[in-house]
Formats: sequence, structure tokens, C-alpha cells
Amino acid sequence: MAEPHQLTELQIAIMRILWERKEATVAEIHAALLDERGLAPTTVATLLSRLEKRGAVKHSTVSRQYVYYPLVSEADVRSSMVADLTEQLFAGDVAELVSHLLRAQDMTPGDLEKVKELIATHEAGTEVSDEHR
Amino acid sequence: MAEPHQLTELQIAIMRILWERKEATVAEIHAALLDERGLAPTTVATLLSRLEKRGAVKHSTVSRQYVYYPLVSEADVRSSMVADLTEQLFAGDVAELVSHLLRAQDMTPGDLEKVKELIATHEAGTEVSDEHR
DNA sequence: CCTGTAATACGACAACTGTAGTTCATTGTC
DNA sequence: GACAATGAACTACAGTTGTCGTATTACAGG
Repeated sequence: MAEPHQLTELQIAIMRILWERKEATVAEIHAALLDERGLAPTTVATLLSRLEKRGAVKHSTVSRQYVYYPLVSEADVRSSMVADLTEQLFAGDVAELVSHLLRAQDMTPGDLEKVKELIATHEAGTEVSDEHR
Repeated sequence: MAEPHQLTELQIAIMRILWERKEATVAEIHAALLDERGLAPTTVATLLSRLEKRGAVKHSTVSRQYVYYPLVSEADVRSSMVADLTEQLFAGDVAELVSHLLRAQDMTPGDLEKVKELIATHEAGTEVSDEHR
């Protein structure tokens, strides 16, 4: 059984819908994906079965329709996948990843601003709780 | 023809060796991977052929041995894969990725220090004309 | 009851990946 | 010149993924 935290693009697309709505029927998910991808309803159903088989989602039955909901959280998947990427491409060095983000044109000046704020907030948060102990 | 910039774990492991050494024979790559993975020499050869087929590496022949070298740079692969991950899991928002890094236990205090330095250096480097590295 | 319809279950197929065995060609040695 | 060793080419196979078509089942109406 494959890691339920390592997902492919399409699988993530499906999970994203589930994460947003907390739960959804096959038909709903199919409808949500119709715009960008022209998938057949059965295709979506197959994907969901497979995701269930490996523990990423689960379903309950409501009047002959399956209602799926996520078993793994978005945060878990993010953590897992970011960690893997960091491990594989940056030898596990998170700072190197950020360095890449800065160096490559990946980060816009706006992003940079936001990041600086994030760091400030983050430090304030951790520092305060530390020092007020 | 699959994107030569989207690589799997094993493929990256091979590319990493090539990136480090600039070039290597099949035997060398096999030797380098022997410790962690117990791959047969033919397995490594197969992987390299496939990587060549899709344009990630190329080889020249030196006295009946293939010497492979990378066609895609580590920076390219990093950019491509980080961008994809950001797109899929963070709706393309780089700041959100960093935010995740901060929030999750992914980043150690040491990493945070390094990141702050990186940002400082980065800003110094981009506003004034700059030096070279 | 009978039947059409809406949903799921099941099976298929092509690509790609990880993994390796087997065959074939080249070349250094007696 | 025949032979063994070395290295590449080719073939294979199972597992996962993306994609569906078809079979089956259950339920609402008549």
C-alpha cells in the first residue's frame, strides 16, 4: 500500500475539492473538475476508489450515492510532499530551498514582502510565548 | 515525450551524481548508488537510457563505455519541480509555501537564521547593482 | 410487478517506472 | 586466431496511473 501522503497532480486536484468542501459525492467532484479536465464520471469514480483503497479518503453511502471525505489533511500532504522534495532536491536543507526560491525568479517582490512579514510574525509568536513563560 | 524536468526520486538520485561529477560512466553511477540501493548494473543502464530518450542526459562513447552527462541543470529541475509543487499544493502562492515551512516543524531555528541572512543578502544584492558569486 | 434510470462495480488498456535476466558484440589475451 | 571478459542492447514483468466502456444493481414511477 502506497503512502497516502504522496499524491499525483490529479489526485491532489480531487483531494483539493474534498478539502474545500469537507465532503462531496462523485457527481459533485466530477462536476467540479469538468471545466479544466474533461474526465468521464467513471474516471473520477475509479480515482476515488483507488484513493480509498490506499487510505486517503473514505466514503459513506447516502441514498445510493457515495459521499467521500478526506482521511488525510491538506497540511499532512503538504508536509509530506514538501519534505520529500526538500530531501530529494535540496539534501534536506530547508534553507537551501528558500535560497532557491529567492534566487530563481520564483519569488516576486510582493512575495518577498509577505515572507518578511511572515517571519516577523512568526518570531513574535514564538518569542513571546517563550519569554512570557 | 515526458517533461525532462519532472523526475522521480530514483531519477533524481542518478542526476545528482551526474550533476556533481559533470559526467560519469554507467559503472561509476552504479558504484555510487550501490551503498544505499542494491541496484543491478543493468538497472542503472536502463534508467540512463530512458533518461536519455527523454532528453535529460546524453552520452558519448569512450573506449566501449558510455559516459553520460546531464542535459538539464539541477537549477532547472529544482525550479520546475518547486514550481509544480507550489502550483499544486499552494495554489501557486510562494509565500504560502514559506508560510507552511515556518508553521510546520520543517524549519529549525537554525534554518530560520539562515533564511533571514539569505533575505538580507538577497536584498542587498538586488537593489545595488551587485557583485558576483 | 415491470421497467427505465441513475450509480456503482468491474475489467481493460496503454504509458511509465522500477527491476533485472539474457543475448550480442568488442576487445585484450594466449 | 580462439576465447573469455566486459559492457551495451533487448526483452520482460509487475505495479501504478490516467482513462474509460460495460455490466450490474437498486429505486422511483407507472
